[in-house]
Parts: sequence; C-alpha cells; structure tokens
Amino acid sequence: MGRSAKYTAEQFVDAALELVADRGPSAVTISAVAGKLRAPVGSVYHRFTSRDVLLAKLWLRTVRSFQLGFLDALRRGDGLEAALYTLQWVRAHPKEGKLLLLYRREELVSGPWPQEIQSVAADLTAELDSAIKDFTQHLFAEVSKETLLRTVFALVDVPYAAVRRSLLAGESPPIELDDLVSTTYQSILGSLP
Amino acid sequence: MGRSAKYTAEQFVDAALELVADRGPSAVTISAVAGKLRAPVGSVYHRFTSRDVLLAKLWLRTVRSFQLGFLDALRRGDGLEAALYTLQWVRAHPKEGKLLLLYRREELVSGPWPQEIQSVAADLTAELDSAIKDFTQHLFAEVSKETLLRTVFALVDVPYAAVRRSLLAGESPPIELDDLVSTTYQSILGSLP
DNA sequence: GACAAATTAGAAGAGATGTTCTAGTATATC
DNA sequence: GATATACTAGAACATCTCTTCTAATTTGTC
Repeated sequence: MGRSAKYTAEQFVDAALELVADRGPSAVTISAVAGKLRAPVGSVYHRFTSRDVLLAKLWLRTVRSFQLGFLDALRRGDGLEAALYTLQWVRAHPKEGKLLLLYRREELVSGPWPQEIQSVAADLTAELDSAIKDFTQHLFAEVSKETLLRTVFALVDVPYAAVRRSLLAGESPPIELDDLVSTTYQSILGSLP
Repeated sequence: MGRSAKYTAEQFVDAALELVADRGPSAVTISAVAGKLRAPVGSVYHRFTSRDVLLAKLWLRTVRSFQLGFLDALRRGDGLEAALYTLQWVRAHPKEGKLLLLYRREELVSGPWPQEIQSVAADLTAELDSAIKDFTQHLFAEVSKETLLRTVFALVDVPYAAVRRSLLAGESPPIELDDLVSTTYQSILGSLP
C-alpha cells in the first residue's frame, strides 16, 4: 500500500555517521545528510521528526554496538578482555569509534530527547552500570566509591585514552597499545591487596 | 587620546571561558559573550576580528597556562610529577580544565586561524613535542615510534583519562586518582627493560 | 573649549540551517 | 485499471548567528 521507499531510515543514519566521522557534528546538517543520498530534505523529515532524533538514533545505535561485546567480556568476569575489547572494536569500526569516543551525547544532540529515545538510553546506561558494579563486587567483594573508581579507570578510562589519540589522527590504534593497556590493567586490578 | 575602554579584550575572553565551561562551545555566541558583560556586540568586534579569533585566543591562553608547569616538571626529568601535574592543574583551574581537556581546537574554532595566531600555536606545540622527545631520549636512550608511544601514554593520555570523567561530571578529580596515575606510571615507565 | 581618536551602542545586512508545506509520483490492493 | 497511500520533491518560511555599518559618546591633548 503506497509507494515503495527509495531511501530508508538506516541510510540516513549511515549518511549522518559518515558526516560526523569526517567533519564533526556541525557538518551533519539535514541538507548534507539528504545530499549524501541525493535525496530531498523532505524525505529525511518523513523518517525523523527532527535532526536531534536522527542524531540520537545514530548515537544509540553506536553505543549499543560497542556495549554488546564489552558487556559480554565483563559478564564473563574477564576484565582484561573487556579493556582490550575497546581497542579491537575501534579498529573494526573506525567511524563509529570516532563518533562514540570523540563526541559526547550533548555535543551531538542539543535539546532533550523524546520519551522513546530517553528510555532506550536509560536502559543502556543502566545495563553498563550494573555490569560494572557486578564486576567490581566480584573483584573486590565490595562496591564503594574507591573500588568503583578503580575498576572504571582500568576498564573504561584508560582504554578510552589509549584509543583517543589514534582516532584524532584518523589512524587505527597501533598494536603496541594493547600491551600498555594490559600492563596498566594488571597494575591497577591485577594483584589485589 | 580617545575614550577610555569600558570592556577589555581579557574580559571578553573570560566571558567566553565561562560560557564554554558551562554550556559547551555552541553557547559561545558573540551576543552571549557581550551579554555576560552587558556590552554591545560592536565592542566585541572592536577587540576581535571574528568569533574564531576570540576563541583561538582563549584556547592558546589556556594551553599556555597548562603547559607552563607541565614542561617545567618534564624538563627537570621528573616524569611522574609531570603526569600528576595534570591532575593538580585541573583541580586548580576547573573551567580551563574543562575547556582544554574536553574540547578540541577544531570543535571550538571552525575555520583556519590567522597567521599571527597560527605561529603562536605552532610554537607551543613544538615546545611540547621537543620536551617529550628529550624526556624519552633521557629515559630510553632512544626515540622511536614505540618509545614515544609509551611516554606519551603514561605522561599525557593516562592523566587525561583520569581527569576526564570528573570534568564531565563537573567535579574536582578525587585524590584517589593520584595513586592510580602513579601506579600506572610506574608500571609503564618505572622499571625499564 | 575645540578637536581627534578610541570606544560604545545597537540596528541592519547577509548567510545558513531546521522545519513546514504543498504538489506530484509510484505502488500495493481491490 | 481505479484508488488509496506511502513516499518523493523542493520551494518557502522562520530563526539564529556572525558580521558590518552608522551614529553617538567619552576622553586626552592642544
């Protein structure tokens, strides 16, 4: 019933990803997104109620993709693998890496999100939080401000830092980083007191 | 000769800093900057040729402020102190910290910089690069891609990671981070092969 | 006190972007 | 094949922001 689609929602999100990764959030104008597919702007608005919603969906899709494998390793209790997973994922998904690690949600999306999107975002965040807490409990037999700081540092912040420089330079994170992240991980969470 | 100034260039740069730290780069509109001082937009343009130049000067002022102490420690050969200096500096300069560590130059300034500013930026970068190379040479007796990666990781990237989360949360980096950064530093650069 | 220069003052211009709106087009279903 | 409908198409509208421009004001100097 009705005309068949020439441009899908997915395609517009993909186009937005290209633009962010290549030229930053400000390059993601509706007309640029449409232009990538030689589509009219009207077709973008036929799929998304606003620019912010389009960008929010790109953001969530990317976070979900990353979080999948990260949580997997973490839930198996393999913290080191979780830390190294960040490097691998970025190597396998350079554009998404640039998006996720270089742009914060607030930069991408200006206004508040609609209900539907907000709840998905909350779910993802809750999922990550609880997995990290579980892992901390498993490791320290205690979840405190201090122990959490320590796991988050070794699990999230250091891998993030390791990868950041390469992404900014538009390069794939060199293999040598794996050793640095591993060494750091061991020194912070390896042999517990 | 001439009317005395009611608003100085410095004041506008300060206003811009407040705006970036509080509400991100996009909040730094000329009228917002002027509004902070209840000044007319014309007065901003009387001091700066464009918004980009204003932001570039804010950026350079901040980088210079940070780099001063960092290079000091590094030139003394005290790598650990340089790494920890990042945490201290951010605690002492929360707004500047947010600016320097959370926003990249490209996010802040859209176009290319005018000559005058470009050369200052080049000088600062060169100064940092050479200090890091010297330190690497001093430590490893060799400056290669691998050894540089290692020093930069322990000296710059890890402290950055340590501080980032707090800044995003609008808090001062907790004291416990010092230990984490120290431990990491020792494990990466402490006992060399 | 008159003049020149630096500065304030803010309205007006120019350009970009998000969003809406109206019209036209292709396709599934009857 | 007629019809309803999902979709394309892009012009038009509304804002927002940077920048420019003209006029008024203050202050140092002769």
